[in-house]
Amino acid sequence: MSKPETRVRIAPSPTGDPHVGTAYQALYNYAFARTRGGKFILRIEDTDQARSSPESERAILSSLRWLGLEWDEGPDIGGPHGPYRQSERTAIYREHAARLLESGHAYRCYCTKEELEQMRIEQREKKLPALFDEVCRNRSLDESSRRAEAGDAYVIRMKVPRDGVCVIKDLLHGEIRKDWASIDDQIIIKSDGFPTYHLANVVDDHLMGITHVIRGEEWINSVPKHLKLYEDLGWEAPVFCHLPLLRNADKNKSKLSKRKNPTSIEYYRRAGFLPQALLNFLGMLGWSMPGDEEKFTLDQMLEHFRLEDINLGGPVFDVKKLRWLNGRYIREDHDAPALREELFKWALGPEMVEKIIPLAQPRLETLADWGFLTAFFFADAVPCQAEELKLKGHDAGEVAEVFQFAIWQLERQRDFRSEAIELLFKELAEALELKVRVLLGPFYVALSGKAASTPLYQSMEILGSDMVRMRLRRAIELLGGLSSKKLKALEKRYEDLFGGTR
RNA sequence: GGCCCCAUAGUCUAGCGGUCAGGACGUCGGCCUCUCACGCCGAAAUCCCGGGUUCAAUUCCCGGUGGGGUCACCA
Repeated sequence: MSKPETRVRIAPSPTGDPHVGTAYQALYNYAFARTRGGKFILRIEDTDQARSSPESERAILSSLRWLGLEWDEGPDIGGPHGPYRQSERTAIYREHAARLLESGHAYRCYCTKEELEQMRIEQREKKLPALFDEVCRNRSLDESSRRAEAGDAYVIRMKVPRDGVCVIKDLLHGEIRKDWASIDDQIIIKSDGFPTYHLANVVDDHLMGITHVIRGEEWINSVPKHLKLYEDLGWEAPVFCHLPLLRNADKNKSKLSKRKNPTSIEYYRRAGFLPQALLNFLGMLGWSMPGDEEKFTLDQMLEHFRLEDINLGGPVFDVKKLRWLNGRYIREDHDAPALREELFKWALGPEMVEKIIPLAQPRLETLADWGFLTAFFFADAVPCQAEELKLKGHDAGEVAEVFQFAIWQLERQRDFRSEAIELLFKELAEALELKVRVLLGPFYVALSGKAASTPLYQSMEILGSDMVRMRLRRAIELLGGLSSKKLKALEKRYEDLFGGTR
């Protein structure tokens, strides 16, 4: 009997910028599949209706493709196990949830958020580990169905064993034991009818024939739930393998986060990093090429890659070393024509220059003025004096807060055309009770390094969302940064001013 | 805080019972040179701590400490 084909997947959630952590997981999944002659599948986990967006999905696909990680099946190219977008598979999940309901492995829960909150507080006081609602859990299916028909809102929860130990087998970690009592009756279908990650993930992995689940360590604690779901559905579970999480370069090496490090692949692209270099760099975090050479191509990596060789310590994403590696690619792998081509692809091409010309022209007295006027479009960090980041009547800390508001606004701004940005700043000015022209002052400095520059909104459009936010974040740091305490208060104020969740 | 995972220089790593603990980034010094960068040479810097096991532990086991993750109608 031949072994079944190896099938792995990367399953990003399109809720924001394409994250380097996603690329990291993708690389190792890809390498594992390729070294075993298997398939690498891309699946979009967009079951969070509120946060998912098509723009984010597009950005993720384009970023992964830019890196050279081609998938064999995915939402854009299809495949034999489609659709590959979870929002298009809701009927499948509902059907499986119904099966679990009927077999008694799941139940409808009619508790409100407030009731659960109250229950949680009491349980914490009593030092009970997990959250269970006995009433809902023990209600008969008949009665629960009657209430559902009467129109009562509910979610569906899985029934998790109350005692015993769950043994997780992990390819890298070996056996991990976890008490069932520490695991709660996870919601598998939300009140909007959409599944949560846990259900959708298990159903899809099974239906798509996934043999190995290679993903971030953050998932280890929920493996028991997944194992139970496989069992209840009568399926064989795939092999699990949890990889370390990328870390910030801060004191504690916390999980890589955009507050402390650029995390968007788009940022690295815009900042002039080459895809080969970024991929190579990710490949040397956690894994190392035999021998002394640290520069290697994807193909070279494939020749030596073994999943078992991955180092379990969470690696710090050290941009300094990435810069060094990138420099080697520029110097060693490009002759002048090739480098010219890279530069054109990056920002010196006609497309970019044509966008800048109308902004620059009114401000040019000589052609040579072009250089200093437009330099900031072709840069990563911009030289910027803290003293220049001034806002009339506000101190440095307050300017930093304004920048932070703008970052949050821009984060949820999917349409990054200048008109949309203009609207956004008008809103911001109004909320802060400032004149727009006054508000904009420090933004010119943060983004271009100078108080006088090309028009802000259009310049921002050209710089792109990721670069703009990065420069604003740098400006905040320059102003002394925002403490997490301050940030928390700020967040609250932001919600009061602009409403909604970020 | 409960539970889970992890632990070689500041950082990424090699090592898989006996090594002067190897390489790379970064740092410092020197050479090259019209400057800088590149390149080259060199230096400082590491096995978290404490118990075992063993003739011998960085390596195996246990405990501690430290760090991370997770405890959502987010993934």
